[in-house]
Amino acid sequence: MARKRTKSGKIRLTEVAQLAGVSHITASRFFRNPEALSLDKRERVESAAKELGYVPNLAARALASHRTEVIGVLIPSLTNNVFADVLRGIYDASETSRYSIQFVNTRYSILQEEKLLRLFQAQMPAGLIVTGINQTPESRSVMEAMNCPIVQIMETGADPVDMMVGFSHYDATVAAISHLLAQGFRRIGFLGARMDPRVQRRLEGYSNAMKAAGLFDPRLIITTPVSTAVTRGGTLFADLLAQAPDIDAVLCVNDDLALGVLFECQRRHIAVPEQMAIVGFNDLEFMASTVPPLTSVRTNRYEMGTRAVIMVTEAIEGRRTSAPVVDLGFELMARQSSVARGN
Amino acid sequence: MARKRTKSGKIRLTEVAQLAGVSHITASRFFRNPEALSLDKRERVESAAKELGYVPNLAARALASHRTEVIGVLIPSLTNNVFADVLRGIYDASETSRYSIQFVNTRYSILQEEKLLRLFQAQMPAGLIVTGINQTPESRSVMEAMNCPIVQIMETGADPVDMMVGFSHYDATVAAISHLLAQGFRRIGFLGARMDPRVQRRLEGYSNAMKAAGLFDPRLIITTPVSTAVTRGGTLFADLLAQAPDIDAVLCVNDDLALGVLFECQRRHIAVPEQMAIVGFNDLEFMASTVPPLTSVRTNRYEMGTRAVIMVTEAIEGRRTSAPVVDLGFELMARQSSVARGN
DNA sequence: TTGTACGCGTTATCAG
DNA sequence: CTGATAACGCGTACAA
Repeated sequence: MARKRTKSGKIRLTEVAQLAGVSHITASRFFRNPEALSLDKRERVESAAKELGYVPNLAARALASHRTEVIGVLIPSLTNNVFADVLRGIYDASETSRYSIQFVNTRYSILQEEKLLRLFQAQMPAGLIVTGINQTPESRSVMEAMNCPIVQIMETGADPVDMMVGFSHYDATVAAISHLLAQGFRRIGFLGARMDPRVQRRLEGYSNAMKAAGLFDPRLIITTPVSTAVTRGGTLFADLLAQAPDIDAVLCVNDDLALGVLFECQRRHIAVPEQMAIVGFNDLEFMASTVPPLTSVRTNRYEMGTRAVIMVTEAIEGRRTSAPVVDLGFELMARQSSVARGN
Repeated sequence: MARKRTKSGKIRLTEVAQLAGVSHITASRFFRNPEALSLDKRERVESAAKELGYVPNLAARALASHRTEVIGVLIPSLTNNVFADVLRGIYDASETSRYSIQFVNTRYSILQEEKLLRLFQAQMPAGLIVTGINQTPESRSVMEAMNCPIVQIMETGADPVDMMVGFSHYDATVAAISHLLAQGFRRIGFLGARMDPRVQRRLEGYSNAMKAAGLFDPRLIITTPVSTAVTRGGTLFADLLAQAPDIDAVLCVNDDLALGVLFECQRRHIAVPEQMAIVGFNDLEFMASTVPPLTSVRTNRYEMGTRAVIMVTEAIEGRRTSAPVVDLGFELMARQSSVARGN
């Protein structure tokens, strides 16, 4: 009974090898390193595999080789457009590589992150991409124990677990405030939702920049831990106006909030930017098409994803070309919503 | 040398068992079915595992058991907010289950889908969630060969591979047109981008509804295969106006386009809804906060994701409670952007 | 309730 | 360039 089938009806390497008239190990080599085979056998194995519809068993492969071709990705949110862009970059970049992506959602919880990290540990991923730099000590030790390349994304900072690609949220926010100050605005409000670590750093940037200008006033700040949304931008802005009716500008920690503020201004017949300047953060696609166009800080989210994948994959293959910490920077996209008063 | 380590330095089940003073199979049972152990051994294994920091090897588990606890998910896009919501539902629902999600991006290509389906085949997923009903014949046979529960999402239709959860894009669009007609609009334009199968069905719904009303005119239709965006809404609307200057309403295949149309109207000082009614599709969060609020067709994207997960997981465990095809319906959210002329 | 024997499909190692 | 042999770590089936 040559070529007996496995219980599940699946074709194994052995069956392919038998049909090709080679040993199973030769067939195995064909899939990992075809060049190592003589042309003759290479063709025989190839056609045998095709004829039988052979599908390699990834579990067996992982068990025997102690590795997988999976890059684990931990990201805190799916709702947030920012992460959607990063993920898109990650998935796009992964397509030109041999690795596949295993993405999990930490829901902004570092405990959930820790749990998922352990789950990844059980899977022996080839590499890891994690969001931010605020992991628990336990998470850090799990990561260090995993001995695979790891890239932290979204931020830059000291003491990377391994590699990093991001930008300084602090600096980006300072740049936005400097812009508003340069345009002559003085009572600049701050609107923040979903106060994750990166948003916190933006708040710090805002606070310090305002203090440096001698303009800091806690009443100019409105934040909420709840998630962000366009509608929320309107309600938070209403709160801010109630608290500080004399504001002449508002910096929003993201573009959804900024859009909500714009609509709220339209509703209240507050002229933008004549009576109220608006600045967002991230520069989502729609910011350039609003009326008036909204100023924002462009962040390189998509590229962050692609770079992260490139960095891990290169590291997996033993050649680390870039510096361990890559700063992708940002760019202030000054638009009409923040032009100087009287212009 | 009791308790010898594996080469990779990882702790195995055997080590845990030795420390607990039981056989490895008892330790194995502890992880799969703790109730089957005596209390005594259960505790011994538990503490041994904790002490050693045991991490189960998923590959070995999958190889030995011929199954995994992974649900594969194929979705065409990450950029599209619609899918972000579906994915969120999927991930949220998966958290209360034992299964983890393996998501891949088909990029609106049924060939890519076919390839990814084969890749999943190699992984023996416990279940599958695929988008839409327009798979290639090859994809269908791969799916049928995988003998795991499969849910097609986003649409309803005849001939499910296994199960389905979605709604009728055709009916939803007909409802939107009926609404506009009821409000007295007659020259209703259609704006479509990224003409995927579901958008095509919306176009059919539009065309038939307009024909039924004796109002169909090909010049009222503008479509483009390129991807959707707020900015694109503005440019497509400009094209539509050039082609049919007398339109009094416009139906957009999604909310991003509708938002772009609204901004273009603001730019051109076209009063909404007095001179131009606008209706979107999906009812994203921001539709209620624009000025004026935009009418849209609410679709149950998040629930689609959660239901899909529930349906696969129940099927995996052998109890199929719901009908094989679930229609989640839709709801017309009539807002100010489409109120009758003169109201 | 617990344990024994064996197999899962592949790759690593080393010899030829 | 090719092949034999021995893992890889765990679960299944059955026996005790």
